[in-house]
Amino acid sequence: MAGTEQELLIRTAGCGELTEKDASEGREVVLTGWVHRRRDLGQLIFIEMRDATGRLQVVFDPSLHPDAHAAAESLRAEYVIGVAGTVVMREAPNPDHPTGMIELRGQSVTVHNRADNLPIQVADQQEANEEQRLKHRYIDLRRPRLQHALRTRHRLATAAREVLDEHRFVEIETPMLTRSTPEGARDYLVPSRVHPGKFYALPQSPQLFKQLLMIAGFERYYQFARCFRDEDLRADRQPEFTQIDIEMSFVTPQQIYDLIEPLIVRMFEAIDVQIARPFPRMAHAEAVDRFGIDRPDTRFGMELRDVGAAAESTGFRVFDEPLADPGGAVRGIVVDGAGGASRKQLDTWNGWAREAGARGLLWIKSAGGKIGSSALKVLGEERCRDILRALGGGDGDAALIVAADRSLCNQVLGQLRVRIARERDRIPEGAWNLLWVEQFPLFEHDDEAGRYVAIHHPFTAPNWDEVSRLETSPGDVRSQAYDLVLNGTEIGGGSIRIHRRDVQDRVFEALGIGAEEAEEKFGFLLRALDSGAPPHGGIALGFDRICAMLAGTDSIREVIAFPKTTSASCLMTESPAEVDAQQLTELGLKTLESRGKKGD
RNA sequence: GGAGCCGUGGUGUAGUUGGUUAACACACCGGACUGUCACUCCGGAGAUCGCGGGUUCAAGUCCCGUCGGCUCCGCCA
Repeated sequence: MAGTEQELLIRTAGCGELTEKDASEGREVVLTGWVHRRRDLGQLIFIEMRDATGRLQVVFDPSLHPDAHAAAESLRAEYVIGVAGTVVMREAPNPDHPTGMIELRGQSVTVHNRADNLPIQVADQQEANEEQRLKHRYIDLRRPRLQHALRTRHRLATAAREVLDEHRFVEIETPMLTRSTPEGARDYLVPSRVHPGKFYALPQSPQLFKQLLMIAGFERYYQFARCFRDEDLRADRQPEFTQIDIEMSFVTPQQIYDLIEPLIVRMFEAIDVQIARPFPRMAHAEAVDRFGIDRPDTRFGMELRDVGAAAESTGFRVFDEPLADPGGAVRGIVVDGAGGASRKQLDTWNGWAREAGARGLLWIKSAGGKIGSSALKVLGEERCRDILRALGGGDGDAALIVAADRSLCNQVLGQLRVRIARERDRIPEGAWNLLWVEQFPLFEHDDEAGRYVAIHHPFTAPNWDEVSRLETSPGDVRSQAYDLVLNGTEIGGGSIRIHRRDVQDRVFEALGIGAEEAEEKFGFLLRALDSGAPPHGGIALGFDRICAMLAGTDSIREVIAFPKTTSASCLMTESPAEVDAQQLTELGLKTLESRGKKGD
């Protein structure tokens, strides 16, 4: 039996791999791993040992192996050890544990390394706060939950690669050091030493490169692409994130769906969930009208409706003003079963509506035939009853109404709908609603900038039969873009791209990007379009978000090994950090004194 | 850029209307224990309450500022 430190380094089995068969054979093994827990009974010492394959109980019995038992007395949580021994059936089995029927009878043990009293307790179900977890990420990652999350991520990546490979896609890497592009998010910049005063930008996505790969004739490309955006962060946004970036030549949106749907289905299979195909589709306009948002959560009802005739000629200014405005509306949702909602409850909802941008929320409730409303005096009982009915509600229900610009109504009610559904537990467990949203407008008007901006990006193709309207009514042109939505979260988006120079020129023109600027910023793309560019299109899937959802967590930080905080810092490496003056000089850079230092 | 919540031994929390020895659990140290499995039992050490300022006879507790974490709005083609 092995006994030296060197011998106890060479493992012959994994903790989670051993079975009752090994026990019945009395197999002798060497295990390496961490002390997960210890239970010292004085004579008998039990150690739960953990490695990447799982956990196994090791027992040290002084009457059998006194030296090993003596050595085991010094073991503490998270010590790294090697143990040699015999796999045996337990005297007192524990069916709650995967390896609970067997144990290792420790014959010799060595400590490969000790561990301090750690800031995060691996074996404890009690969670450290996120600041501690991020600072000591290498310990946090030992915890079963994060081990599981990252292993799930790997399985999903593998599933996607398999499907793409089966469809003859080629994985091609594109540059991380590229040039800054106008439009879109803020870039992360990298100064050039060789070209003082000039900067690379880290890619917000490999958009242009993948189009160029189509022009280069690869026809089917994919990449697990790291993307960088210097914008404010959220639970589902990190400054660097991963997209499954896909592009195909000679395709219609239908062909993209026909590829992506099986890919998504296969990813779900990796977590043992069956998903039905084809995924439903919805026009952007319908999504906004029914759900108030372009990424509707279709797992529950409470859809938005216009109050319609019931709101007309009431003499109520709150209604009359929006209705007199061509862009205004009076819209509402019905919370069924909320007819008896308390004043406090309604105030809470009103507060949410205000947070979402509304000036106020009007409510009508009906319980036992008795009407209550924040506008009862102005509207009267009959009118209130009409409005409730117009929104699809009846006795026992409550209607929540917003009168404002149509887009603000949608925004407020769309947010309210989701928040109330969560509050009232209206979202079914275990439902996975996938949905294609299509027929987006090509542009939307940016009132601040006083011009049109691309809703998707400037390379998105308009519907080919609407190209003629690019100059006359750009706001009405629809694009060949599509988003993939899962339970109200956008998990992917793409489009058919513009492959003809003349169309691209006209889109740039509509966006207020002049020929000169287009040439300077995108000259390489324009020339490429003139070199025999095939019709092409693709999609980018938000891999972190997909992983988070399928791993059952709300935050993508849980599926990223080393994530950053909401202020884009890494608490472990303490980046970003200041650099030597010499480095700056070499790069031709100088920092502004006035910006002040943080962290003092 | 804005709003909200949070910051107390190594870790997670408690700490009523400001009142004198800052409590509990886990981890840690010592002791007891031969079948535990979140082992149990006994004992011990360990925090001046993120930082700075203010109010007060008195501040973990109230006020202001600041730093950090989280959530949301704006932003993110």
